[in-house]
Amino acid sequence: MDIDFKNSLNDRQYEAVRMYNGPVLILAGAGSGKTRVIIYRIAYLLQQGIPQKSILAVTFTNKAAREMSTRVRDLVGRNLRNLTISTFHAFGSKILRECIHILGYRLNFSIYDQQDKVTLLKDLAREAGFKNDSLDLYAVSNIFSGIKMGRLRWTSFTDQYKDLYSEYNSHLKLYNAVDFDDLITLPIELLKGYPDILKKYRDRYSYFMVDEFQDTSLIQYEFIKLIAYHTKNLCVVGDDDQSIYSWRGANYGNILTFEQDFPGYKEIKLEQNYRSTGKILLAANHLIAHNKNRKEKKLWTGTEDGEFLQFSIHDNEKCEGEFIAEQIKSLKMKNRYSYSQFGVLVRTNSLTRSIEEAFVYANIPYKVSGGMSFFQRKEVKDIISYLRIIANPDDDMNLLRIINVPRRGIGKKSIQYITQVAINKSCSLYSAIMAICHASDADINKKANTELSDFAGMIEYYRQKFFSRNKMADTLKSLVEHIDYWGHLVQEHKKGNTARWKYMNVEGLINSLADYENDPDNPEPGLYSYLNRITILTNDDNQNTQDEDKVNLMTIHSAKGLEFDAVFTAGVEETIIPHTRSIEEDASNIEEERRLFYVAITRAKKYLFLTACRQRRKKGKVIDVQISPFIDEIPDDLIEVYEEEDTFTQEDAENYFQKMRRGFERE
DNA sequence: CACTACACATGCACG
DNA sequence: ATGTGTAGTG
Repeated sequence: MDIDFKNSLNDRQYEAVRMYNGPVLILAGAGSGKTRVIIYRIAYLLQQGIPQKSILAVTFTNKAAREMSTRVRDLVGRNLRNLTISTFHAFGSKILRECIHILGYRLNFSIYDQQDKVTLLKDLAREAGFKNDSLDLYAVSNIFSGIKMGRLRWTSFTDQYKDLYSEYNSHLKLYNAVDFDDLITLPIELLKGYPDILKKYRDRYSYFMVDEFQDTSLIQYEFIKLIAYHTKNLCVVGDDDQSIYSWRGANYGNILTFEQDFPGYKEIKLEQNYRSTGKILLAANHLIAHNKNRKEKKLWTGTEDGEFLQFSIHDNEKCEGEFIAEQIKSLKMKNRYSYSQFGVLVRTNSLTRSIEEAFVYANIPYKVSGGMSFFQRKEVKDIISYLRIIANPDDDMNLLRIINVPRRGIGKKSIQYITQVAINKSCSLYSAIMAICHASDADINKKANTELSDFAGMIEYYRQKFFSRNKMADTLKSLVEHIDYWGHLVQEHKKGNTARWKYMNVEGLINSLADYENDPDNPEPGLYSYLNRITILTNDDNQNTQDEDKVNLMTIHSAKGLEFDAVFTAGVEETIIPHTRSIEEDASNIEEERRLFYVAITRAKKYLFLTACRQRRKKGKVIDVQISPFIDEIPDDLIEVYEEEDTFTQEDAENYFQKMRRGFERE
C-alpha cells in the first residue's frame, strides 16, 4: 500500500485522516469531501497496522456502505473481508445472529419490515375489537416505534393503544420475529445485560467511525457508545445543516451530546466546498443562516462564481414539467452533458408524476428512485414468505400470507379452525397444521385436510432441500414452479403484460438468491442470512447504478449525498417546502424544512433551477399556490426570476381575472 | 365453504 | 394499482 495521503487531501482533510486516536468530531459541510476523508482515514488506519477486523464504520444506507467498501478496497488495492462497514441495522442484525438465543429467540428469527408490522397490527387490532377504519395503523405503528426507541412516552391520548402494543410485542416474540426497531434495541439489551457479550464486541472492535452522524437517533448513539466508549477511538462525521430525518428519530443534538460525553475531543471543520459554484454556495449559505439552531460554519469555494440561479414560475405543473424538459434538452446540447448529469428533485414522491409525463412526451430517458423497492413488491413478498416459513415455521404472519396463495382451498373456516387448535395447544399455526394432519379425529372436512397435508408436506420437502443442498436458487425455482405461481399470476392479472412483468420480478428474486449464494466474498451464504439481508435493504439499495444515461428524478431526501451538474428543484411552493403537514405538526419544524431545501440546493455543481407553479392540481382539485418563503431568503443578486407568460388555454381563461389580480399583488 | 367477480375507496411527506 | 367488502355461484 503506497498512498500519498498528503497530496490527495487538503490540510484539514489530512489532519482529520491522521488523527486516529481518541474522540474526533468532523463537521463536514456539504460537498467538502466527507466521504473521501472517511475512505482515506480507513486506509490510514490500515497503514498504521491496525487490523481490519478491529475497524467498525457505520453508514446510513447499505448503498453507502457498499460504496465505501469498494472505494477503500480500490484505494488500498486488496480485498478487505474482515473490515466491517455496515448500517446500524445491519450491524444490529449481525449481533442478533450471533447471540439472540440468549433473549429467548431462535437463530432463525424473521425480521419484519414496516409493511409486515402494519399487517400484524391490522390482525391484532381486529382481534382487539378496534373497528377496521377507526384507526390509522400507519400512525399507530409510528407511535409504537417512538415508544420502543424511547423518543415518545405514553400520553393520555396514546394510552388506548397500550394493550395493542404489548400484544404486538408478544406476538413478535411468539412468531420468533423482530422488527426494525428491535434490531437496535435488542443488541443494546444484550450488551447492557450480559457483560461477556459486551466484552466480546469490545475486544473485537477498537476503532469506530460513524458517518452522517446528524442522522443518528439517541438510541443508535447509545448503541455505538456502548461498544466504543472504552477505547474512545470514536470518530463521528456529520453536518447539522443536513439533518433531515428528525421524523424517524434523528437527533443532531447528538453532536452536542458527543461533546459532553467525550471531553477533550478534537474538532475539525471541513469548510472548503469542492462541488458548487460560488453563486450556488453563497445562496445556500444565506439560506441556512436563517436557522437559529446550528453550529456556525462558512462554506467557501475557490472556484468561479458561475451562473445565476434560475427561479421560474409557471401556470401549472404541466408547464413546469415542460419547462424542465426543455431546459434539460438545451443544457444538454449546450454543454454536451449526458442525461445522468441532471437531477430533478421534489419534496414528495407524488410530485414526480407530472414531470415524468413531460419527460415521456419529450423523449427524455429518466429513472425515478424511491417508491416501492423491489423486495416490497407483492409478488416478490409472496415468494419471500415461502422462504420465511421454510426458515422459520413459527412465523404465523407469513404463514397466513401464503397459506392460500396461490388458492389451494384453505379458506376462512379452515384458518379459523387451525387458529383454534393452535390456541388450544399454544403452538404456532404451522405446528397446528402438522398436528391436524396427523390426528385422526381432526374436526375438519376431508378436502381441507388433504390440502393442509399437501401444503405441509411441500414445505417440509423444500425445507429439507434448502438445508441439504447448496443450490438454494435452483430449489427456489422448483418451488415456484411447484406451486404454479405463474398460473396464479395469470389468473389474477388477465389483461396486459402484468403477469409477465410480475413473474420477471419473481425470477429477479431467484437470481438475487443465486448471486447471494455464489458470491465468493460472502462469508455466510445461508438462507437465514439471505432473508435477514434482503429485509434490511432500503430503497436506495437496488437502484441501478449510474451506468445508465438517464435523468435522475427523486425526492430531496433520497438525493442526500448525491451531486449533479444541473439540479432542478420543482414545486418550490409554500405548502410543499415547507410542507404543510410538517409545519402543522410543529411550527419549529420550519428549520428542518429549511435544511431540506438547503440539501436540495447544495446538490448542484454548476446549474440550479428552482421552479414553482401558480396553480397545482392536488387530489383532483386545482388550487392556487404561493411561492415558497425560502425564495426570499436567497439574495436577489444571485437569482434570476422568470415568470412564464400566461398561456391562454381554456383552463387559464377561467381564472384569468384571478391571476391578473395576483400578478398585481406581487408587484 | 371457498371462489369469483365486481364495486369501492384510497393513494400514508420524507426511509 | 392495491386492498376490502359484498353478492352470487359451484
